[in-house]
Order: sequence, then C-alpha cells, then structure tokens
Amino acid sequence: MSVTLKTVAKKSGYSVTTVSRALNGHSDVNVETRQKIEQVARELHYYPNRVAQQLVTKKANVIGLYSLDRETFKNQFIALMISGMMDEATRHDFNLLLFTTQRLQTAQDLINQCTHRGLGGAVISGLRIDEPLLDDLVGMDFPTVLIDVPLQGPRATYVSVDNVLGASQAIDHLAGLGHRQIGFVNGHGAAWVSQERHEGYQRGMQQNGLSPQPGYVFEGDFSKESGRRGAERLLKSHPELTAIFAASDLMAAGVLEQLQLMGLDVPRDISVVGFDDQDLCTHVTPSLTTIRQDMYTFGRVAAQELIAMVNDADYMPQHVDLPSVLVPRASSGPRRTV
Amino acid sequence: MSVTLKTVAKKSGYSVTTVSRALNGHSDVNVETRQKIEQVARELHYYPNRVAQQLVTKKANVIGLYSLDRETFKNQFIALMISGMMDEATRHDFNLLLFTTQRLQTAQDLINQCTHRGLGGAVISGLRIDEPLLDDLVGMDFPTVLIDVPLQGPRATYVSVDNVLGASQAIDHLAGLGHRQIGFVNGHGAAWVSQERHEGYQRGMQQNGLSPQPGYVFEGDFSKESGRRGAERLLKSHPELTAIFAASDLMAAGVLEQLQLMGLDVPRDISVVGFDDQDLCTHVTPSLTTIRQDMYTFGRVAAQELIAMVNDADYMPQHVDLPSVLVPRASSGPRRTV
DNA sequence: CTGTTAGCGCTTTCAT
DNA sequence: ATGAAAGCGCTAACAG
Repeated sequence: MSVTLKTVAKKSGYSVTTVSRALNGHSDVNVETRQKIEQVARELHYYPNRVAQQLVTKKANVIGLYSLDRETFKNQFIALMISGMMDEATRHDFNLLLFTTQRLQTAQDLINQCTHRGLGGAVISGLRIDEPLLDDLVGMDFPTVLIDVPLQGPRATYVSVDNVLGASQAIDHLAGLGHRQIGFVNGHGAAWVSQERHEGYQRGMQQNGLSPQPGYVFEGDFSKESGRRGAERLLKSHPELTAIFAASDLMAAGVLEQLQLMGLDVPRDISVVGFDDQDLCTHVTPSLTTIRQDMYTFGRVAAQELIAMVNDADYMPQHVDLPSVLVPRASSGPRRTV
Repeated sequence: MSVTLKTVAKKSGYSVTTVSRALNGHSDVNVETRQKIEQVARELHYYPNRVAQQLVTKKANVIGLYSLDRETFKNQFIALMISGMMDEATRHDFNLLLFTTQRLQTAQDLINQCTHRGLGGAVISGLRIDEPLLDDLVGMDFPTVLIDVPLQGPRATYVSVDNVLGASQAIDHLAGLGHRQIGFVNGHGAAWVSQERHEGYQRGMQQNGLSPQPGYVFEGDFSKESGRRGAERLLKSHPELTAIFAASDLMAAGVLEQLQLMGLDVPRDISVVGFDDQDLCTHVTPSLTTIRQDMYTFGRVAAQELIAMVNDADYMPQHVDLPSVLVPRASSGPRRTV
C-alpha cells in the first residue's frame, strides 16, 4: 500500500531504526549508509507519516487558530493574520489548524480539545474581555497567544498595538490640524481595544489641552451602520464638532457616508480619522486617514511566540506591542476657519 | 499524565477494549456498562487522542485548504470561503488544515504530503489553468475539490459559478440600459474564470445584437491598478464607450477611480459593472453594480463535496454551479442620450 | 555505527 | 457481553 519506513528498510537492507535515524539526520549514521537510504527513500517517494510521528514524539507541529468573532472573518483583519501565521508556521515546518468554535467553554476543555488533536498551542482571536475562561488561561500549562486581549503568564502572552498610543496619535493629528471639538465613535465595550482607544482618546485630548466631554463619545459596535448612527447622533447633539475619530475603518466609512448624507464636505467641513488601515481606506471617497496596524505581522508574531513556546518549555513568552502609525490621507484637513 | 483509555479502563474496572467500544457507541456493550464507563470518562475529562485514532483507523477527519494565490488572501474572497469551509467541517466533525505552499509540485507529491499528514482530502484554490499538475489530479485516488478550475473525475470535482452566464448577465444589464459600446476589463489569462468571463462578454454582446470589438477588451490582472490602466487605455482608444464591465470588483473600483480622475461622471457619462460583490461595492462612490457570487457558499459546498468523498469511497462527486446574480447599484444607469 | 525491543493510544479480530 | 493480543508507523533507549 503506502510506503513506510519498513518499505524503505527492506529495500535498502537496513533496519527500520537505522533508516529512521538516517532520514532524521542523526549524527550516528555512516555517511554512505545515509546516502544509500536517502536514495532509496527518494526512489520510493517515501514521506514520513506525521501522524505516527506525532503519536510517539508527542511533539505536535501544529498550531491552532481560534477565531471567535465570526464577524471579523468578513474583513481583511483575520485573512491577513492567517496569512502571517501561515508564513511563520511554514518557516518552522508547522501546520495551521483552524477552529470554528464560536464559544469557548472552560480553559480545561479548550486545552483538552487541543492536545488530543495534537495541537501544540493556540492563537485565540476575538475573545471578549468578560470571558470567564480568560482568567483560567493564565495558569494553564498550554501555550496560548491572544490577539488584542491582555494576558501574561509563563505559557501565555498577547500581541497588540499600543491602542492608547494609537488613539492619541489620531487625536494629536487632528489637534495639530487645529481641531478642538473632536468626537469619538468607539467599538463595543466587550473588546479590550475599545477601552484602550477610549483612554487614548481622553489622554490625547488632555495632552492637547482639550477637554474631552462625555457627550462627544458614542459607543458603536465596529459595524459600518453603527458608524453612521454615531455620526448622526454626535452631530445632532454637538454641531460644534469639526472632527470625528472612529475606532475602526469600517465605522469611519459609516461616519463618512452619514456626513455626506447630511450635506457636509469632508474634510472641508469636518475631518474623519479611522483605525486599522484596511483596504477600504483607499476605496472610499475621500480616502481615509487612519491609524495603521499591520495584521499580517500580528499573525507572524503570534505564530512566532507560540511556536517558540511549543518548541521550548522554558521559553519565556514576550508581549509584543506592534507599532501603530498614522497614515494621513484625504479625509482629514485643517479646521474650517469659521 | 494525560488521561487515556487505559485510565478510564482502570478506574471503571473494564478492559480497554470494552471502554473503547462503549465510548464509540458500539451495540455490543451492556447498557449499564456503557453508562458506567461514560460516567467515569466524564469525571476524568477524558478526550480520545485523535492522533492515535487516526493512526489506526487511517480515517482522517481533516480536510485541507491549499490557497495558492497569496494575493487573494488579501480580499474577502478567501476569508469567506474559509468561513464556509469551517462551518461545514464543524458540522461533520472535521478539522480544517491550512497550507501555504505557494507552488504545488507534482500531483503525487501533493497527495503524499496530504495523506502522510492525515488529510482525507483537499480543496485547492488559486490554481492556474496552465499548471501541469492539473491533468494528473484527475486520475489520482485522492479526493480534491478545485475552486474555479474545471476538473471532473471519480475523486475530483470543482465548484464555481457559471462565469459565462455571469458575464453575460452583466452585459444584458448594460444593454438593457441602452448601452451599445461596452468595454471589458478582464483578469489575467492564467485564471480559468477570465476565459469564461471573456466568452460571456462576447456572447452577451452578440445576444444583444452588439458586435464585440477586440479593441474593447483589456487584459488586466485582477488588481485595482490594472483596472485604472484598463479604463485609461480603453477610453483613450475608444472614447465612444459608454459602459465598462470589469471581471472583478477590485478592478471595477480602479476603473471608477480612473474615470473620475478623467472628469467623467458615473453613471451619467459612463456606467460600470463589477464581478464578485465584495464589501467594497458599498464603500465606493457611486456604489458598484456587480455580479454576485457567494464565496461563503463556495466554501460550504466545496467542503461538503470533499467530506462526502472522504467518507464514502463510492461517492460520485458533483460539480456545483452556484448562482450568479446581478446586484444593481448606483454605478450603472441609462445610456447618456447624446 | 547498527539492530533489537518496547511502546505512544487507539481500534480490531478473535476467543471466551 | 467482555477481554487478550496484535498492530497502525514511528522513535527512543539500550545493547552490541
């Protein structure tokens, strides 16, 4: 049937053990022997059975990705992250398994599910801040990397940008253009990044000598529709606003749409800044100024940390704050001089 | 260490064999015995070791996705497809493994790589029409489902929309609006869909009594930039055009941008229709009329066919033509009456 | 340097 | 209805 170590052993005249060692590059094999064996293996199109390998070594060259928030699957966010993870996994000869579980039960169940499938560790994205499982995860002896949720432990870490900084960069940019009344359309509170960006908004305002009024803040849910509602609501109650910062590009696109519907010109009448730097920034009119976070690198770094943990039980995982950078485009401009 | 069948056997007082059968729902186990065993298993938080299971049964409840064209990873296309595959896989208790291999060697190597990793079958997306491996794939005894590449065999099939029809729908729509000079910005020729959509364009023109001039066709590469170039080139040589059909939304977005740059009003001066119905259709201004294909369903159907093949060696895979539907939006309108 | 032996965790004849 | 034994394909001591 399929060609196994035994087949190669028989054909080459060596024992299974020797063949195994030869093929795995152990040093205690005669050079000629190795060459002969490799030759035979090639002729036979031998591929090691990873399943059997895994069973005995208990080394799982597989990492998993739990993408909990199905909605994010619709945007580039997750696709780029997967792409980054795949690249990094390939580099280390790891495979990437995708999980669809919408809701994670207990940490222990998660870990069982993983280990018994031969997973060495998992990246978890889209976890809500109020998830009880979160606390349990720290103590467990199973490598995890969270995306955009703060968690640090001997076998757990997270990757994100400094969202406080990112948001304040947006405010700095707007303040630098002369804006003083700046509204904020935030994502929903169950996301850690929302809390952080909110703080960044406040801090940014204060740093620029502006007073962040509570009424300037609208809590959306990262959807485009909520961006529209946010813009409408904010401007209705605070017509003095000359700029709006949205916590995601998609919401910013909604803001843009609503403003134009209301007959306002962006950026002449009012400026808009988003967050993420997805492709849609260049599709909308005017093109969207935003705070860029590189999701591809998120994926790479997450996979990198995870694989390091899987490969070395003593590896101390590092939290990585990726850079957030302002990308100025056409949607932000100097404050309208009344 | 971890809890295995043996652990459950010991604790329950039965043999490993019986425990295995009980847990796998075999009928030759006393009801009480089963209940006791299940009870113990639950207490112990027992999870079967899938790796060991796989090794012995050789049944791999894992399907793979080869996404060959890294570029498509950046758009929703692949993300939605993965989402659909994940849902379908979960329904059947299958897992989804992602492969990053950019280039596939021979069909045999592909199959070896898969089977030795415990893959039951694979979905392949982004395969070029000139790939030599394509022909070999038909004869192999390894379940494959291709995306947008025609291939039919006892263990292989493909899913796509009827691209000829889809493209002709676009032309019908434009012709119905009175357009007679319709340009076509196509994707690169290495994609099967390009050939099909080109034919659909031609057929659509003929069906509407219009003569498709070769000069009305521009070959792009699915990128936004190529859409811009296409629009520029076509209009420079054929200013009589009153409509442009692009073989992807992204290219259509480029077309839109270029037209506006040239001072043309869409749809008053010229109409634009895209293909895919990605989110960007509603982000651009004016919103983009397009031919919708549901990538989520692509994924579901692909996984479904694949899993059917994996589970049943006699299953005759079906080619599935998903519907393509015209989604009218603001970028297409009646022909300008000169 | 090479081979023998054991065993990873599970399923599956084959007895009982 | 239950258990003993063999083996999936591989690696890892341990001898020699």
